[in-house]
Amino acid sequence: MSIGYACLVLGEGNTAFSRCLLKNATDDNIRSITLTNLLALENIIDYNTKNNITLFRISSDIIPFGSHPINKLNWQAEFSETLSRIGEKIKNAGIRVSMHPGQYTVLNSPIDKIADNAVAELNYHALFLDAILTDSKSKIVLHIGGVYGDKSKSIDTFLNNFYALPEFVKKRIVIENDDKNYTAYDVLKISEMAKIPVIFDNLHNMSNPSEGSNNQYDWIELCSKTWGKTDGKQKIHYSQQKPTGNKNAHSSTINIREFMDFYEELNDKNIDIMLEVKDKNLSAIKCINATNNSVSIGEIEKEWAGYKYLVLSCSASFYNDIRNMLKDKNNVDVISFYGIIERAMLLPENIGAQINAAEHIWGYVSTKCTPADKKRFEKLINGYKNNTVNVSSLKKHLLNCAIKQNVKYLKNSYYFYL
DNA sequence: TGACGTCAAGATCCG
DNA sequence: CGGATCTTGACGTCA
Repeated sequence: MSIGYACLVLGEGNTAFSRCLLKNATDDNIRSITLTNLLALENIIDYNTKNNITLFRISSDIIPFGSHPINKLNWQAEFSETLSRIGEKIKNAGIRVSMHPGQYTVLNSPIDKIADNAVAELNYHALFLDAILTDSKSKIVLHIGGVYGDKSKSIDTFLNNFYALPEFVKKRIVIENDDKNYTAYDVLKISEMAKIPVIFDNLHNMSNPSEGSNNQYDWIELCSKTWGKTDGKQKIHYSQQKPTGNKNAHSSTINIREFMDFYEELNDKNIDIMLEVKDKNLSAIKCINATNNSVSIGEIEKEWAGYKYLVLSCSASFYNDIRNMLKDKNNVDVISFYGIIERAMLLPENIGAQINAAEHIWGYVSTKCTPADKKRFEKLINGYKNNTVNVSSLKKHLLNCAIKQNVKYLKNSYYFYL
């Protein structure tokens, strides 16, 4: 089993993607952004390798306008060396990568131009996965598309357009139940006809449930049968609802207790779980550690190094609870460890705790900083005390100081990114 | 016509 | 000028 995350990394430098607008999409711009993005991807792969993360979704934005006629570059040839170097790293680390064109790639659109664009987009995704030397276990996740007032006709359109795809694209396609049109039942029916593996998405299944009495574990079991030998392990999408607002919005972090309840109910644990969550890699590491019965205290101490200032900035007493918990190195309850961190972050903003944490961090950078940085820190912290400055401004300045002085221990602290 | 979702780029405003 | 904050873009569907 692997647990992974989508597209971007929090708390690690040189992993951010660049983009350009259509009006700026010159060959030179596309070329330089492509290179930036490939090097960012390489850093992400290195990060995943270091953190034992073996499931990852590559952003569709990796090649700017990858399926758009404005991009005339032969990027596969131009960047072949970098692409195959990244591919080798992915293979050596045993990472399974995938891609997922968004809700605007609609293969079954009745408008020819839009369906053609979808074909071009799927081609581009397959070309990219080919260029990094992955096999057919690296999938392209696709929704069925629109309904257009006639679901069975729209399913036929989907099937016809799917059959017409080139083989190198078709072998990578997997289909997913969506949040309003096609239920798990619908998608399985399509899978039966076209032999396409099915990704089950738990949150979509909640907002757009199938008829009948099957629960989500039944659907996962049914979907498992659609994954053949050349497709690799069954993969599902797992996310939790954001407590407030839109019911389809993803939560800021994975609640570990709720995840473990789900995980323990799975009939077959030999399954790949793609998390869809705002804090990305952080939730992936959390779930990987929580499901690893033999996780080392070293891994948890590494996590604590990431979270400690964040927890301190929310509550000194929760901070002390975790410190005490970690003293007994043979008996650390990983679920409780993450549970306290989650509870700390749900507390209302505690000005005293924020000031305490900011001054604590300031202690690491204050002696080597410039007078201007010192002045700015004092201005910001006084402003925060007087309620005229947002805590995020204070954090941003502290991060700038840590980056300038290259204090790695601080730079990677989750305090700055959540 | 605007809401939906995403997230960096671009624009604008402030000191 | 640097920083903070708001708006735009690129995609297609549906009410």
